[in-house]
Amino acid sequence: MTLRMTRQRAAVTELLDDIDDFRSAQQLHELLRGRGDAVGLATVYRTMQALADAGEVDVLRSADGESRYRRCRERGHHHHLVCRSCGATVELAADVVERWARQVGADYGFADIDHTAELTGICSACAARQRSAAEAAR
Amino acid sequence: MTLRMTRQRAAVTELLDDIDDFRSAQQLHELLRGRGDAVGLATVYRTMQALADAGEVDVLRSADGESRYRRCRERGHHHHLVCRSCGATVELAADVVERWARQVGADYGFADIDHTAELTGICSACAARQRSAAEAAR
DNA sequence: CCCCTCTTTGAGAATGGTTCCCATGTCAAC
DNA sequence: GTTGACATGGGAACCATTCTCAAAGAGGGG
Ligand SMILES: [Zn+2]
Ligand SMILES: [Zn+2]
Ligand SMILES: [Zn+2]
Ligand SMILES: [Zn+2]
Repeated sequence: MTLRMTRQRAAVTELLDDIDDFRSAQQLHELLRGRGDAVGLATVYRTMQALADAGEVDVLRSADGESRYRRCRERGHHHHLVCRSCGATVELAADVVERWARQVGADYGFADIDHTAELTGICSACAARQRSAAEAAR
Repeated sequence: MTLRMTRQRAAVTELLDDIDDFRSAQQLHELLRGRGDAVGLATVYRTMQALADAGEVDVLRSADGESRYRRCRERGHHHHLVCRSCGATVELAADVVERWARQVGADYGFADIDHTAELTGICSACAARQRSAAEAAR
């Protein structure tokens, strides 16, 4: 029952301190290897799953079906706005959405409502980069 | 470029007429086989992908990573409320969410905002069924 | 410190949904 | 009909994730 502190788990949580985007288990595995903290891929998967179950990381499924993980500042429930180009991520409190979910559940007689709501877009830095690239090609 | 009408594509679109829940490609394949309309699994995948690209079906990824498809009444953009127990589905117009997405995009300087927002819950029929099952076990 | 026990690890195999390959079938334009 | 581009399907390939199980190691009680 006691979660033991191992070199591997320490390496993963340290890595998460230095990362601000959603990353897949495979990317984390590669990053760990790059730092010299070799950790088995299966262990990365297990650790991220445990952290997700404990609510310490958020999980997002990318379009290609990969799970990506991120340790957010906000521990409680929230949503995300992610740049499709560079991955920059903003954490969002969204009372409007919480109210909408509850209201819709009540309207249709559904109990135990759960919801997901995620935004993607192009951040201003990436938009600027794209504009100047387009100009250079002119 | 021209989409040809084949026996297989006809069988799939006919099947979709008779279904009101989100179903996986494999489930659709099995259902077609059950009707006597044998269609290759690869073809079901290709057809659903094409229909999704054309906006004729909506795609939802279940928790276990399977893509599930549904031909909705509403052709345009909308969201869903799905029963986790029986799969019953309600289509939702959600202006609140659309406004929220636009507003957040503007607030953080993100362009080309896209969003997903899906609700799950237990429909009243399933809730009643669960209540009487719990009572019988008492 | 040293055991002893029980958790954790990791390499490779297994799984399972989805896509690819390509020889063969078939729509539809002329 | 003839023809050629498009579609089909069975099985192999792909790939993220999970499983297996023997070996390593955390950590509490002596
Ligand atoms: Zn960006
Ligand atoms: Zn929320
Ligand atoms: Zn239900
Ligand atoms: Zn919407």
